[in-house]
Amino acid sequence: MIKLAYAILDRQKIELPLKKITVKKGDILQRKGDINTNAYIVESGLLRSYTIDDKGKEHIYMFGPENWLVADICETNTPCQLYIDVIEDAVLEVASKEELMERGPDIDALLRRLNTMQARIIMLMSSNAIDRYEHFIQTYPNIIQRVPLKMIASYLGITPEALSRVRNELSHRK
Amino acid sequence: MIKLAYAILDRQKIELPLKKITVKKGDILQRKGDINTNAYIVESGLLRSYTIDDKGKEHIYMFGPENWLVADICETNTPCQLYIDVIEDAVLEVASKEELMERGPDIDALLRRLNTMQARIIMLMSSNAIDRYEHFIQTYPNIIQRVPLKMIASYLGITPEALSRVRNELSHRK
DNA sequence: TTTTTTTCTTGATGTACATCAAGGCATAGG
DNA sequence: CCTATGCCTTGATGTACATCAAGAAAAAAA
Repeated sequence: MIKLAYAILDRQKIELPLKKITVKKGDILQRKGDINTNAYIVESGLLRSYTIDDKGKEHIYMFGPENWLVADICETNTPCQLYIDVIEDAVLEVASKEELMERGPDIDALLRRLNTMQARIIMLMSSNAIDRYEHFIQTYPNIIQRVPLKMIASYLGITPEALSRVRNELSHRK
Repeated sequence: MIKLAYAILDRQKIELPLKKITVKKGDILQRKGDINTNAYIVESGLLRSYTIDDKGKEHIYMFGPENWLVADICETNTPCQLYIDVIEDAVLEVASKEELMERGPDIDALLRRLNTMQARIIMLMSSNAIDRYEHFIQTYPNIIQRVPLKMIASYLGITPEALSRVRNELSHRK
């Protein structure tokens, strides 16, 4: 049975204090293949989740800024699919997925997450590099200044070189 | 507030009878831009949901075979993003999204849906045409015989010509 | 049945983006 | 401080897939 998903946290639903940890840039919180991993609520700082494909290439699945809940969607006792690491020094609340489920999931947050993913799938299928970048800067204006360009490229599914040229192109248009 | 999402139906949760309709191949149930659209539970037959981009090209977002719940994820009183039409003559149960929410959403189904979408995003970012096709035939073995190849291509984010060549390639490998 | 429409395939050509390589700036660590 | 490492850019070249076009086969319509 699937236990938990990425979801935006609804702060009002928290009742019990969770274990709190401080992590540093570069720390790896979860590796692909780990089982029964935790969920992390980002209080400050920035996380990312990503996969590494057979050619060793990273693909960023999502960024986790303040107030996001970062966790892998995987079944109990089966290996997870994602790596999670720390982009900016962060303070996190840690909970097992079971603990979070006991508090009752936030349906609205789940639906919002589904909506985001739907938009991303449509974008990946139909947009070129320029449109993807423009969509990204509209959707995540405050992430752009905080992560290296190559991570944005990875999120968009293009190479850093291609993104560099896209930005060049866009600035010349003005 | 977001009201509903695609979700696999848990038959056991149904308590009240819903309005039932019969639709024919080619019927269009929902157009992009419609507001306050219904949700459809597929009893028999096959639906699909898709977008049409600025160049007039279709991108299939999901297929809706038996026992699937097909609905757009959109907010109340805002235009939806997807078209929904009928691929095989179908019998559907129709409900407003509010009606379905009142019965209580199926959390497990929502999480399963998130998991599917996560896998699709990763696939779209990291896989070539051949890997996408192989992933599709493993995940949806019984859809393949029921829809034209060009729709599978549309779901995979490639052209029918490219998919034709992929199949050629795969059959020659054996 | 015949006719029309759709589907699938195959070939020729085009193109967006990837890959490879190198140089200039930063920033961090010793 | 100097050196190393990572980040961004730019150019040259490669390639996977798109696009365009045409024909055969199958399905639907008449």
